[in-house]
Amino acid sequence: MATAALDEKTKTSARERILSHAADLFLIRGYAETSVRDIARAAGIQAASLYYHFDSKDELLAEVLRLGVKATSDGFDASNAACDRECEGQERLRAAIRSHLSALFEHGPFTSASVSIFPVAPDDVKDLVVPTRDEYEDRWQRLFQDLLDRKEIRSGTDISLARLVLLGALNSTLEWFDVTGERSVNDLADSIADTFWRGLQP
Amino acid sequence: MATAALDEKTKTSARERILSHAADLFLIRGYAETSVRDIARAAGIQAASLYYHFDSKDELLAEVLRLGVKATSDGFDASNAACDRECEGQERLRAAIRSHLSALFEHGPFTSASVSIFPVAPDDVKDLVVPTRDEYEDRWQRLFQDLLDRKEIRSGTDISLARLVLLGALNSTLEWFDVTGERSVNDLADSIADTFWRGLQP
DNA sequence: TTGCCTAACTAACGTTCGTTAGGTAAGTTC
DNA sequence: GAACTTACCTAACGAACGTTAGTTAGGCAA
Repeated sequence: MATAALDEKTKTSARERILSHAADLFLIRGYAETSVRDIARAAGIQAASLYYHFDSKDELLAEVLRLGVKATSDGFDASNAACDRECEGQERLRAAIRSHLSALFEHGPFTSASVSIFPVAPDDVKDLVVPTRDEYEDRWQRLFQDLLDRKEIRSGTDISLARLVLLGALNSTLEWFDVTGERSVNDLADSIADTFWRGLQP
Repeated sequence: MATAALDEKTKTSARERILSHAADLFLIRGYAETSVRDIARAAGIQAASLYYHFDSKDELLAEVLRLGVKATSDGFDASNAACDRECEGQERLRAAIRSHLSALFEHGPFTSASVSIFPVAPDDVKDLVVPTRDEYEDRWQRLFQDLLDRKEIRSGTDISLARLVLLGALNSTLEWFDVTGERSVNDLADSIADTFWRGLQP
């Protein structure tokens, strides 16, 4: 057995290795395009051994997605706690955007996989993840509702639409933002927040 | 053979039937999850016969994606011709947004498949589609540049960022907008245009 | 010491996959 | 009417797939 694999095997539990390599591969290559043998090889075990930890490939995917959404959700809470009610509207929005993008680009493959793989996941898997996902969307919805109640965003705003449009825009950054480039994630977040806050009108 | 299949076979050429059913299935179930046998069955031919019209499954996907982007692009041109330089900035932006959403929801499965499948397509296929895709993005870029030159959007706007964020938001509507619901596509387009134009600030 | 649990292994199952080979019937061209 | 092309067909190939069965080595408890 290769030394690298041996080293890795001793670092973390097999279950964790399976999960993180699965998230990695699902993200890079897609779910159907990744075989359980690929995942097992990356984790340094045999394909069959994977079934000791997970009942099926679908269940493994569901767990990857749940962990990703959960991590994103926790990041939102932490950021919201740091910049809470004493902040003004623009600040709170920016903080939330920062936390979402930070989750996507700075918290490993789980969060990004949960965004990019969820839309193409089998329906059974989606059903397993939807409750966790709804919890996260509720946080955004409550943020917008609170801003609206305090008249810190324009009255009459369709906040459900605004939330969906904003999250769609944020998630799409996965397709084009280069995290190794010059622009930092925080800078990106601020620019997007500014775009949404002030709009395009002169 | 079933009558329905016979009827369908006489309507259009086999190549067209293969393409449109492939787009449909790729969109609903994903690329890897759709087999060439599924496509062939939907088109009313044998799986092997598909290879008379296309060299490989990948090439079929590439053609589906190209057709989708091309249709979206043509829609943009038509809309831009109808509401050209004599319109003011907000109008032109709204028209472009309308044409993009109309392509996604009202022009068959090609356009929507080209948006939702492209990100998870094999790299070889992406390479085949990128030129067509770049052409379309250029149209948006030129629109923004023109608006900026005419000072019809705020000076200092990062128009590349604005374009990416806006297109990301528009494409994400595929994941949540219900085209059979109460709200019309045009109404959705106007609301999104308004959100981007005026921003969230009070 | 015996017996159980954990976490892995090897081997294989049946199915499905994309693709190819080779044939055939119906038109089209010379 | 012979040669060629078009548009399909049936049959099958080898590879890869998710999954299961059965086994084994090590650790811990009684």
